[in-house]
Parts: sequence; structure tokens; C-alpha cells
Amino acid sequence: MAQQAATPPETRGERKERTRRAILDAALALCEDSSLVALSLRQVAKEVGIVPTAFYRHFESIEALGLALVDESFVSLRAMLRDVRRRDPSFTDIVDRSISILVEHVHRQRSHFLFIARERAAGPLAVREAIRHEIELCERELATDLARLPGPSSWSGDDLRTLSNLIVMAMVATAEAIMAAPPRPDAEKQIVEAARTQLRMVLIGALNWQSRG
Amino acid sequence: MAQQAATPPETRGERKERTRRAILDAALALCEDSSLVALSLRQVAKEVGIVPTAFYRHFESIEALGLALVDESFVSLRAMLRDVRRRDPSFTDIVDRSISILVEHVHRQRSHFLFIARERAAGPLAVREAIRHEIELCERELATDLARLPGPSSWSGDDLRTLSNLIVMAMVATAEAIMAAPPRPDAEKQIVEAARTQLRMVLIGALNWQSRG
DNA sequence: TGTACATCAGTGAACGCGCGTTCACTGATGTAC
DNA sequence: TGTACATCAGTGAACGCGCGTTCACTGATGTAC
Repeated sequence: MAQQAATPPETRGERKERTRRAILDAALALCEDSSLVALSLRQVAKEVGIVPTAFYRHFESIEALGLALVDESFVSLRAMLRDVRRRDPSFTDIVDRSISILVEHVHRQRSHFLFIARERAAGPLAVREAIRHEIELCERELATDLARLPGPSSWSGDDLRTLSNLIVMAMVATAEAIMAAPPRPDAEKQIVEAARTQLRMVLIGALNWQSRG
Repeated sequence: MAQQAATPPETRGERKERTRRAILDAALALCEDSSLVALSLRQVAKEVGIVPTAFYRHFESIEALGLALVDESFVSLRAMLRDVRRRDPSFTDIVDRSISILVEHVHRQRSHFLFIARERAAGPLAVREAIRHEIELCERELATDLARLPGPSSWSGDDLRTLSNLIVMAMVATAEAIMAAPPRPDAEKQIVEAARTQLRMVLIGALNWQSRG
């Protein structure tokens, strides 16, 4: 064999990308129980196993790293939305299925969802704004999805946005509750049950809302 | 005159209390655009105008100071709830009046509400837990208020708690939105209008919920 | 009322430590010929 | 294919700085007699 399988030839670019990933992962893990604003470049470097100055080969600052983590976290969140949207757009079981997809993704990408929930409120200004902007985009998308639902098509654009804001906020709160809950399965079951009730109440309210006004 | 009005005699206890207040105020102001976990004892001392070591005469640590700020902030929040509850317990205008009380209190005690919103997600563990506990108490109180409302008295205890959780979360989100909004009056008006719609939708949903189940 | 002593909020020097950032560097990888 | 040079991810020493915490202290206020 001309090529040794045991030593894959790693290009300079691949090696750099591997370090970059390690930095992102380390930062995500390290700020898990405090916040980006309390995270130091040297902690990250130490965790990754590089010298502090090498950090600058990949990011200009902790804030720039934070913005990259926003992008990455919203890739996870959008994957979840795509999963939800994949189902047939009818009311049948839409609540139960959406929420179980939420739960599944929150567990699978726990650190991304934790990052969004935390830095949304407490991150550096640029990070907070980036997250706010992404969430707004999600609300708009949800609004266009809602517009396609069978049922009252008489909702105004404003009402659609307002409803979709309410739903997104309820889902954010549910995700936060799941992540904060003790790992006992009944604790989570209770949160999920409450989330189902809430989403049903909201939909019933919305259906009875514009149709009467 | 035996007593000079120009120099009020300040006792040692009063002086100490004044410094304590100054520390609380300085901390509230300083962590406004980052978080408690990024706040240093020396920053606070400098802002207050005392030497760093004097801090320890008042608080054991920044975390202990944070817990004091939680107490103080929830005094503000409970004052708001008392204001809401003062009105007659009927559905007439209850939504509009509750939300305008929310807006008024958020502006009046902006730093307390900001503190709760931020540290709820990103504070030291003990602070997060203290805030979570206080919010849970608010939800219970709201649930007992809701139970007294005219209308369907057939809601189960669980449904009441779930409904009240939804309402509290929507109000937290509205408060956050108001504080994050640009100071233009129309931006706020839009948020308030959306909050009204949301709360009405939720109430309509709740009224049509258990009554049909 | 006057005196002697206790209390304790605030001082100031000192400590070892981790911070972000600078700089000149090394040496493996990549490229041009 | 072989050689000479360029690139650049990562190194390591050094800097001045702010950090939390220790300690012995000061001096005004409070209290007991």
C-alpha cells in the first residue's frame, strides 16, 4: 500500500479547523455554569491545551468567539424547527409532536440551548443583539407557518406575529425549565405535560380570538 | 436652639445602613450591563468610595450581596403584584390595567427588573435558585387569585398552576421586551399592544379549555 | 455630668494569582520552480 | 522528483494591572459606671 491508513495525513487547514472546534467546545463547556462575560481567554486556552496567544489565530476576542457560538447554536435550533416543520401541517397532534421534538433537541444539543438561554439575557451586548435578532427571525418563520394552517385565515399580520411571539416565548421557557429541572424523569414529564396544556390553551385562544373579532 | 438643624446626628447604625445601601445601589448599577458573575468586589468598593476590605463589614461575598439584591428586587415585584391585586377581581379591563401597572413598575424599578431578568438565567447558582423560588411563589399566588375569578371554577389545581405559569412567563417576557426596547414611545406601545393581545388570547383559551374538557 | 473602656466601620499595606496583550521566535506544512 | 522559499499555527517570556483576601491599625461612636 502506498498510503498508510494508520496515519491520516492532516492538512494545515484541517488541523486549524480542529483547534477552532476545540476552542468552541471548550468555551461552550466552560461558560456553562457562569456566562461568556465571566469567561477568560486563558481558561479557554488552558482547556484546549494551547498557549493563550494561540487563541488569537482563531478569534479576535472572547466576544467574537461568542458570536460564532451564537451562529452555531442557532444551527441547532433551526435543525429543530426544520424537524417540526417536516410533519404534516394540520392540527392533529401538532402540539404533542412539536413538544416532543423540542424535548429531544434540547437533550441532544443541551449546551447550545443553555448558551442561548443564558447569553440572551446576560451576554455581551453584541451577543445579546445577535440572539435577539435570530429569535426574531424564528418568530417570523413561525408566523408564516401559522398562516398556512387550516382554520381561521382571517388573522391580521400583526396578530400572527403576536401569536408567534407568544408561542416562541412559551417554548423558550419550556426549554429553560427542562434544562433547569432535576434529571428525574417525572420532573421532566410534568414540565412537558404543562407545556402541552399551555400550547393547547394558546391555540384554542387564538382560534377563538380573531374569529370573533 | 439646643439642637443644630444643619448637622443631623447620625448614629453608627444609621451610617452603616447608609453604606450598605450605597453598596447595593452600586452593585445594581455596575452589573447592569454585564452580570453579577462578572462583578468584582473592588469595582463595587471603588464606586461606593470605600476601601475594598470595608466591603466585608457588610457582605461576606459578592454572592451574598447578590442574594440581598434578589430579596430587594422581589420587594419591588411584589409591590407590583399588590397593585394589580388591589383592583376589583373581575374580567372587565383586567388585562389592560394589569399590563399598564406592569409597565409603570418596570419603569419605576427598572434596575430591579433588569436584575431579575438577567440573573435568573446567568447569576451564581444560589442566586438563580433564589430567583426561581421567588417566581414559583408568585405563580402560586397568581393561581389562587385566578381561582377566585368569576368564570369556570372547574379548573383543576394543576391546570391553574399551568395557566399561571404561562401568564407569568408571558409577563416576564413582556418586561424583558420593554427594557430591551429602544426608548422611542411607539416601540413600547407596540410591545404593550402585543402583550394585551397575548394575555387576552391566553384568557380566552383558558376559558374555553376546561369548560369543554 | 465626666471618665474609662469597648465596639466596630473603615484604613492601608501586602500577598500571590490570573488576566489580556506585546513581541520575537520556531518549525512543520505548503508552494513555486 | 528535488530544492529553495513562504506561510502561519503554535510557543514562551514578559509587561503592567486588577483581583480576593490577610492582617494589624485607627479613631469616632457607644456604653457602663
